[in-house]
Amino acid sequence: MVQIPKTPAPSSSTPRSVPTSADVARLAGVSRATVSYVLNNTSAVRISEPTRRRVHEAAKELGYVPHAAARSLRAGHSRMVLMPAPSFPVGPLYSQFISELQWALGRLDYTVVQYGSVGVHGDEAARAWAELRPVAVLVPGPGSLGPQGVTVLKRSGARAVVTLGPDSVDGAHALLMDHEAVGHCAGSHLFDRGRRRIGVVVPEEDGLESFSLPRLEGVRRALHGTDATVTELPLAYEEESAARLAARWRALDLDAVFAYNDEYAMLLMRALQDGGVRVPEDTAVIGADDLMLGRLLRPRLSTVHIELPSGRDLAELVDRAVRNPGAAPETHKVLGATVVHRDSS
Amino acid sequence: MVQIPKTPAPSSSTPRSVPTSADVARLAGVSRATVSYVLNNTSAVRISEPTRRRVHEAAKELGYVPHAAARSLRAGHSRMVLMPAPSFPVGPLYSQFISELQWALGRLDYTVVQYGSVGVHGDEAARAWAELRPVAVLVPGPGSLGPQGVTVLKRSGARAVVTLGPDSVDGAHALLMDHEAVGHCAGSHLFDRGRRRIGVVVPEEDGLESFSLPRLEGVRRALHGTDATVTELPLAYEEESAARLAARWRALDLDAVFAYNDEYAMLLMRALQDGGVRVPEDTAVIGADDLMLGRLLRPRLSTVHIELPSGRDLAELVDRAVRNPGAAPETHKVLGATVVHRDSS
DNA sequence: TTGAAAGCGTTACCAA
DNA sequence: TTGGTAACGCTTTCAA
Repeated sequence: MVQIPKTPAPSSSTPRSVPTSADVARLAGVSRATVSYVLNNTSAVRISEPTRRRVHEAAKELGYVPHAAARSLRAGHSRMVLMPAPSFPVGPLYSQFISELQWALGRLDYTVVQYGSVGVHGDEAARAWAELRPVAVLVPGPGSLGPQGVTVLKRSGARAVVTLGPDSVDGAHALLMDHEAVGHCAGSHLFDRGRRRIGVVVPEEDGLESFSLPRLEGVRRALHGTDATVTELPLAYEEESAARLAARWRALDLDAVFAYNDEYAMLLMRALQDGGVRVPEDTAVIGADDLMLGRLLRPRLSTVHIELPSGRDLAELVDRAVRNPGAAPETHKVLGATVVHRDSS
Repeated sequence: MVQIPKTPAPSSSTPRSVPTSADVARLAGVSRATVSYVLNNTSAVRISEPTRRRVHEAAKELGYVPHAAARSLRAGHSRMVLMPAPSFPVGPLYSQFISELQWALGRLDYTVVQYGSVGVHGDEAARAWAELRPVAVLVPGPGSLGPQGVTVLKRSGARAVVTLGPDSVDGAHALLMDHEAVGHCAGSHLFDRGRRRIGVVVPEEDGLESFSLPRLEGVRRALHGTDATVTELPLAYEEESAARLAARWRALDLDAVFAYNDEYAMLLMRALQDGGVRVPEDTAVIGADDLMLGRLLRPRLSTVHIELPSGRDLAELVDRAVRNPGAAPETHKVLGATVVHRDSS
């Protein structure tokens, strides 16, 4: 562990207080109102050019920065879009999605803020978010929000609450990321390739159930009414766990496995190969997420390509909802899943 | 692309305004002051039990949530720690670090907020952050902040500004993540293993220069004064790019390569093997980041394990700095780099 | 063209 | 034990 040494530290220097618009006004020799007019380019009022310059100069000299809280308090609203920061490690897909979304909302003049609510849950979290009076709340992932929470947020002025995950919540717009579709895709693919005894990896790591269980369910649904069987395979993201699973592979008597995602798939495929199981001859393997790295294995890893909604579309949904808060909550299925067939299946 | 259809949407229902402490007071039949006392458990004042209950009930009935902006305006300070959200895709290391940091700061009663400043740069960004009057600002990555920015932030009341990246900035605390050390580590290792013609992969992707260049420099430094040569190898994170590089491998006449990180290393190693280059016999390969997936390749990928500071330590640094804003900025090197020797080098 | 003043939601001081 | 009131920094209406 990298330690940061603790220093007792000497003592302070400039506790000079932060400049307000009143300070700027004083320095420029005008009233606070004038300062506000100048700095906000208020078009309803015309201020003489010399005055403008004096104000600007004063502001720069003092290093004046307006106080967002005071402003939004006065205005009665803000343009803050709040997202709880995800508490689980996110992949490149999601990272990029967030980035894109922030950019798109920024273009619509919203400010995106990810709120770190680690260790705070349910309605308590919703309350904490509501204290910031965001104009919209965007909740990724499952479970962190109930109908209660939606009510709290709306009561406190949130004009749009959007969930982005496996379930939809009463009163909130929902972008349904239906992970069953991923499993369904994988299941159908394996079935079509003639596989009948199908294993489904379920990660043992916490926080992933809300993705893994629907994916498993999707496989079940795809195979329902056929002669194929589905076997649940708990697996931790460690080599030993994979080795243990591989060791009892013959006994399991499976001819295919959907491994939750590409990372677990790579882990398991390696363990299988090390254990003498031929892929895809003895067992077909398919992952999900379409990571670049999956293409590097031999055989190349088949996968389910997942498409998230574009940040732009989501930003537009948010904007629409904010402008028309009374509208009935929309629910959209927004998870595109398509098989990318390579060599492992 | 997953499209979200656009709905014209019906019209509003309950534009009921958000309840304030005055509403609670009215409903409970007490003054606003009393409400404040009760809800904040003010110990200096004793409120009768029946009154407390009435207040609590009124608050619950109205769904009252205090207004953070008003509170911090009144208080003159907040406990918000602001971090600009990273604009580049982050790996699991960094994700986990953020998570840990949020948790640790949460325990110290700070609120962590990641501010999405996509497309806003330099001092403009600093101004935007300053508007929120955070008590501390934590800037990851390089370049997004200059000494000007630090001044703006401090003037606007930030009691601690901490950078977390390759360079340190005047006036701010710095957690120096010295990526040269990573390169140095890798370079020394390869040299010790008898390699003398060493390639260093430099990703072509934008936004990575501030990591890749120091890593390259570190290799140079490790090899300085020896008979070893260093060759810079631009590489995009795509199979074709890797294939192209592999195609001219013999011509390059290298006996080792440090591939920036494990992902690029895996990409390149595969391309080399496909091109008939034996690893490690003809060319040794080493990556960095110690990803699990590197262990799955054959040969197992050697890597530089990188250790970030613990979130707890950083949280403590922030807390210390906030409590003692006058203290001289601390600068710590906080990047632990150690070689994990496996089979590819 | 500029200034005075009210008010946004809280909290803390001082009276009652 | 409780209530009135001022103040935080800003914007905006109204008046000069």
